[in-house]
Amino acid sequence: MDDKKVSMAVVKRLPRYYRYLTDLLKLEVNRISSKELSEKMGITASQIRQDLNCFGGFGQQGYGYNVEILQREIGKILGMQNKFKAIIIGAGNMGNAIANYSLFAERGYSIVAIFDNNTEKVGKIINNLAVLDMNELENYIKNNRVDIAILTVPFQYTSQIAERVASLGIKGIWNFSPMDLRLSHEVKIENVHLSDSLMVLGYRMNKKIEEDKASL
Amino acid sequence: MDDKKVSMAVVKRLPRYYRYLTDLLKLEVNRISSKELSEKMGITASQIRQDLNCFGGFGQQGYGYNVEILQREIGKILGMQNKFKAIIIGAGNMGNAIANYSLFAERGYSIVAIFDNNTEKVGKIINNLAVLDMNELENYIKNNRVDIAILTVPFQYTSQIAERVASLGIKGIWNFSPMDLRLSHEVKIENVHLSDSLMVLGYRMNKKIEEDKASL
DNA sequence: TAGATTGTTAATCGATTAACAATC
DNA sequence: TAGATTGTTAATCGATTAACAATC
Repeated sequence: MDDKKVSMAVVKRLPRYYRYLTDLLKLEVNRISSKELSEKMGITASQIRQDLNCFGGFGQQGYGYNVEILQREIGKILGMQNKFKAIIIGAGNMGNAIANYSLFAERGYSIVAIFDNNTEKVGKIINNLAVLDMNELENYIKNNRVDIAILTVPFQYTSQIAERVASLGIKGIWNFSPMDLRLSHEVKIENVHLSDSLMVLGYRMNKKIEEDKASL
Repeated sequence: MDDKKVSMAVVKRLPRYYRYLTDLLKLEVNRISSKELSEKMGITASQIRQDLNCFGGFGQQGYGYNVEILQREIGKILGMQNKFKAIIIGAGNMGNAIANYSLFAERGYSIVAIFDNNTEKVGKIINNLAVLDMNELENYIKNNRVDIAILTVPFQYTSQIAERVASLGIKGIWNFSPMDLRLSHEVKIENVHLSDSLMVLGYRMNKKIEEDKASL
């Protein structure tokens, strides 16, 4: 596994490769060339070969790539073998949706506990897990492996809870609050900005409206 | 509103600008320079000025930018004045979460109806909206303004439903299925790939683990 | 006016694409 | 072997940063 600096542009494409390769595997395709894959994905073959060669030569001249091997290797690069354990903090609608999303399990992530500070929610069962009280958080993390905290709490609590889980030694935070969470700690953070994505859609729709108007 | 081609890199930053400016407004800051904003956002002042000047000169030499005006202008560029109307298709956990997410309303989007094909869910009230049966879809769209379809349905139904709403004249699709939805139609599509985001987090966590191991 | 900060051009940096020798 | 396709270097393209004249 090479360690020359890999750009974020490349890293962000890896899950997409993983997805397409998984689909191909399901279709029992066991061999693919960068050209064929490029046509399916709508990117250039050159980019695919460039991207993959950041991590090593997974292909074979004259043959292409073995789908199963390539999928497994990309999985490794993405760290799937770690089988990361995640807790959800915030048992609201978004917490519920995440807890019930089976794809994460397919990708090797497991949700091991759900927390909420609302006593009415504590004890409720969500996807086979009883919601735990927030004041059991420290105790739980001390006694169980937890790698990731998924934050689906209201905006105003987010920073404070992020600090709290970071101080408990969590390695990653997946944040659903509409803020750019940043911590001094060595914790990796991914901010999911749902409304940003919706607004980009709005931009593109609006642009089309303006263009249609202009072309009258 | 200029129409020289604006790159996607710039467009994707616009909601983020909007977010920071809204926060500043709430703090009653009414003036900001590109330098101050750059420090808050962790990007260069140069980039901010470059980005904004794709759309026009919103600032004033020697002064900076008026927060309120700039926020409003970016809102316009993002098409917020359209007050887009959206329907949710799929009243499962994710549909529920989206329906209850108040931020979208703050950003000018409104959810006007929710559909599901499960008769047990039909009639259920979600955030003041009764879930409608899927076979009322055509009729509803004929009689009401609908700009966006938010798809929170299982993977296997996604393409088919996308085609269906596209043929009904919808202008945009916000897709939560883990697939790259593409249509021949003139419909704008944004695919939200939650698990891709989680896997990028996994990549970064794994990289840190490898590095820590290596530095022993 | 002097100071500050934009708008914009030019320079740099990085990412994508093209090309082709290596090789299966 | 001949054909195909990779891995990789070089060329191109685009995005970011730096610099500064314009101007509030």
